[in-house]
Amino acid sequence: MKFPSTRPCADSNCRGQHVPAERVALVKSLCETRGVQLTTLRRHVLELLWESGRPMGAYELIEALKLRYSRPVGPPTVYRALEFLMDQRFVSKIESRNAYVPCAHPERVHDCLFFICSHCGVSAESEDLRVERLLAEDAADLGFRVQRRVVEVEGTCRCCLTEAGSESGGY
Amino acid sequence: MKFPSTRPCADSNCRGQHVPAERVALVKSLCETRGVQLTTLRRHVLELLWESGRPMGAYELIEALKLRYSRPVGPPTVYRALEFLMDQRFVSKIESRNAYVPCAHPERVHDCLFFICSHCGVSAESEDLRVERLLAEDAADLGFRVQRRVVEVEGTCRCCLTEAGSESGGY
DNA sequence: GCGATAAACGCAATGTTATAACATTGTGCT
DNA sequence: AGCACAATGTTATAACATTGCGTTTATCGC
Repeated sequence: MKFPSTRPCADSNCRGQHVPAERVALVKSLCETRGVQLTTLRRHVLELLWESGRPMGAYELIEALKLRYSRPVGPPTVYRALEFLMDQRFVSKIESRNAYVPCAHPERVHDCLFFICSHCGVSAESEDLRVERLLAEDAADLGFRVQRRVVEVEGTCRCCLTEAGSESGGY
Repeated sequence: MKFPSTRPCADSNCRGQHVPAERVALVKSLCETRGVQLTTLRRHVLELLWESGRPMGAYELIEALKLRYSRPVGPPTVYRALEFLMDQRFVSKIESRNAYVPCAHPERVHDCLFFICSHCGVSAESEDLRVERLLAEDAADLGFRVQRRVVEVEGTCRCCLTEAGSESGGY
């Protein structure tokens, strides 16, 4: 398996490429500002998520950590690291896949919108304030107080549509 | 536990109350039209979902079936019934809860939008074509072909906000 | 530096959700 | 009967997640 060094960003305000190391550095500085610890374990988990380029399951992370961390870690350890990263909004969970992805823009607080390719497994993070606004409106009509939004669109990404049954097929 | 005989409908086009038996009858006729079988097991699963009034997990259904079905059923059996009901759009899965709910309007094909109360566990099904349209637009920008949408809003419902720390607290 | 305190981690066990693989039953058709 | 097919039953296990408890490591006030 190949780990691409940059990730496309589908955010409507940022169509650039993110370098994992750079994003991790940003998270590090955010942790300092917030007075929380980005421990070695937590950093490794975040790096793995950035480098893999697609949603990873908790047990997949455990396997990957074996190869790169001082010693094997158990499920609770990884889940605690993920909990921390999610609390800090550095990582999101893709509910429809039981998998985790790094947040492209940890510096901004917003609700993520995911496009997940059922063919290659890659997820693209986006943001659409209009969707957030409509959901807030619908919630208000119901007298409902919103705490968290899960918006996940499953389908086929551009790459897989283009390849459409040709050679390699990606991962 | 009490099984209410009607369920509120949060659908923006239908604020009425649904009677479970009536909804099940509708599903039955749809099955006949479609040439698929609503077997006893499948019907029981659907009825339980309608009667409980909130999302139920697969294993919760297994327990409930013990009390009402001829004999105990195993996980694969229930999952197969759920698969059938989801394929036919009679039931939806709430991904953020690993739970299942009956679709309020099986006669119409649309994407569901769920408001789930983290306090009482009740989920309200809604529908917002504007949200669907925006997501379709965002997908088009990415060259992404949509297959399925998961939109789940977690928070506190009107009832629980009103009760706000008073007596019974519901289920 | 040193002790108190809390945060983070390791570990074993267990709980929860979902599926694979294979056997059986029932029904309609020839 | 013999066959095809859909649905269900059975056993086992995979995949995902948490609890409880004891140990280690950071951080802070002195």
